[in-house]
Amino acid sequence: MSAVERRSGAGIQSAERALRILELVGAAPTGLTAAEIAERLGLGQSTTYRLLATLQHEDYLTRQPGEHRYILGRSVDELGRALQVQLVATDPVRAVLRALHDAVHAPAYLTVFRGDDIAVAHIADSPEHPRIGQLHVGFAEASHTTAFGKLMLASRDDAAVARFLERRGAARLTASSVTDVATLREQLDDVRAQQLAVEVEEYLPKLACIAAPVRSPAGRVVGAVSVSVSAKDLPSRAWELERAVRRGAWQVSARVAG
Amino acid sequence: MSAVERRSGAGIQSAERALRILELVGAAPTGLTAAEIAERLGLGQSTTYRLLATLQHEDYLTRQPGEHRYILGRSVDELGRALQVQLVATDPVRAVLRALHDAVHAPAYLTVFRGDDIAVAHIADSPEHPRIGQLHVGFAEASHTTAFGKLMLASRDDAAVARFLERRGAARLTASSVTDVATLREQLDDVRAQQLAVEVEEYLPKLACIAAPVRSPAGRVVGAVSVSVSAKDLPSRAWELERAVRRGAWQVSARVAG
DNA sequence: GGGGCGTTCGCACTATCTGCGAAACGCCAT
DNA sequence: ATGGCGTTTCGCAGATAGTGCGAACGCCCC
Repeated sequence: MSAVERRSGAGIQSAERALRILELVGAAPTGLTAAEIAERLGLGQSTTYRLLATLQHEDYLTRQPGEHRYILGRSVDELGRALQVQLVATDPVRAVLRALHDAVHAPAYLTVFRGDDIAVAHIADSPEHPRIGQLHVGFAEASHTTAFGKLMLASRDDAAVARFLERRGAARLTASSVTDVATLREQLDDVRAQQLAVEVEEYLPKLACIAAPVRSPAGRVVGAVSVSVSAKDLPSRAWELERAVRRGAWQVSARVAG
Repeated sequence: MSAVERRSGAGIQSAERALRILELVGAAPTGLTAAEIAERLGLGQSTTYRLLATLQHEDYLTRQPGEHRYILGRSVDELGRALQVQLVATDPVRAVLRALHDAVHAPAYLTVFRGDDIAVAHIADSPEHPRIGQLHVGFAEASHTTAFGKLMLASRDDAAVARFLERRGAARLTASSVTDVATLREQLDDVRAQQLAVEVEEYLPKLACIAAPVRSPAGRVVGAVSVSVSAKDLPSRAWELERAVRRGAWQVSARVAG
């Protein structure tokens, strides 16, 4: 009996399947038909149609009139926006970022831990000094290549860092990206020493970034304040930028009390 | 028997419950504890914990270390972004919007049908002429108050419009918003006559918007091209803007072959 | 050392979900 | 009209997967 290994381990099967359908449909630029979904998930058609009906009923999936393929629906958008709302910073904190942006004439970022991940909570930029293209409010990617990512990783111990890299990988984004774990560890150690992280062209060519820690009253690193500038400007402005992000991070720390 | 009315009708119960949990957590700015979720959904704790474990395992939910409340996780962000990707327009279409923006010095929008809903697929704006604040790429809201919404609703018959309003409501956003169904019907009829929709301060105070239809080769209205300007500029620029959006819509129509 | 949560575990029950097959539907081309 | 093909719905019987309850466990705070 039960020669077949018990499934994944945790979950409510139907819930997992529903989520998997959403992911599948999301990954298909033009959506998928019921048959395609059934096949890729190895489900019977009856089951598939019932799941699809549920997801459609709840507005997580829709179809174009006349079309047979399912696409992501309104509820997905609403959930995504709800996440953004959960991330927004308070007014005083936003004001700090704004002031930092004005002071150094560069886009300023606030990042925070969210679960075991790192998320961008706020960006203060302007038409003259726009945010880095790929960067958005939401979960951060490639944290091993960003200044705020390094800074926040440095606040966790080696085991936690290892787990993080295992989950998220360490992709090479540019020629300078550090993908070697040993090298990254050394960098993190230096970050711990300086309480500051600097990154040059590791995330995007021609860009550099500098980050300082936001701390809870208890002293735990709970986030980072960072700014990005063009890589060629960094050498001449390093000292000034360091002062500015340290000050910004300190001010944010003072305003996140509870 | 079965004195209790059969549940909602369609769905896979567990899938529905999982989605409901996500919505609940999304609606709570600081997340919810397991107990709160169990109570609000009327579920046993065992069931609740199992569902939560599943959602957490799939990264739809997370918790801050040490915290007991669940918050939305990374997968939600990824799904939301997948939706945006599904919406992006092709290069030639984006170029049309860009040209329209440059020609009239105002933000230009492309909206499309998505299922039974209306979605904003692309926005061409600039620092000098920024998009309307509330408007984002994703599903549109309050389509009874926007020019593109009116235009696209006008392409559907009375029954479809009625269904739409029943689902989405007809909220009053400003003093000028049309919330009366009869009045809206008249407006839509005029839109059908003109093949053009205009809206003044119905969606946001001090703003006006003008929209023209994008058609499939078969002639069906599949979307809208629109621009927004300050309400006080509209009278003097109406003629020019009408020409521009009609031209833009026509050009988009020619580039969406299919 | 004693509450008060929050979380996990075990178990027995059955409602819920599943798969299969067949039938209804809609569409297209012949 | 007619026949075929792909899609979608329906019914049914079986049993898996999901459920609730109760209790045990672990933890923090009082």
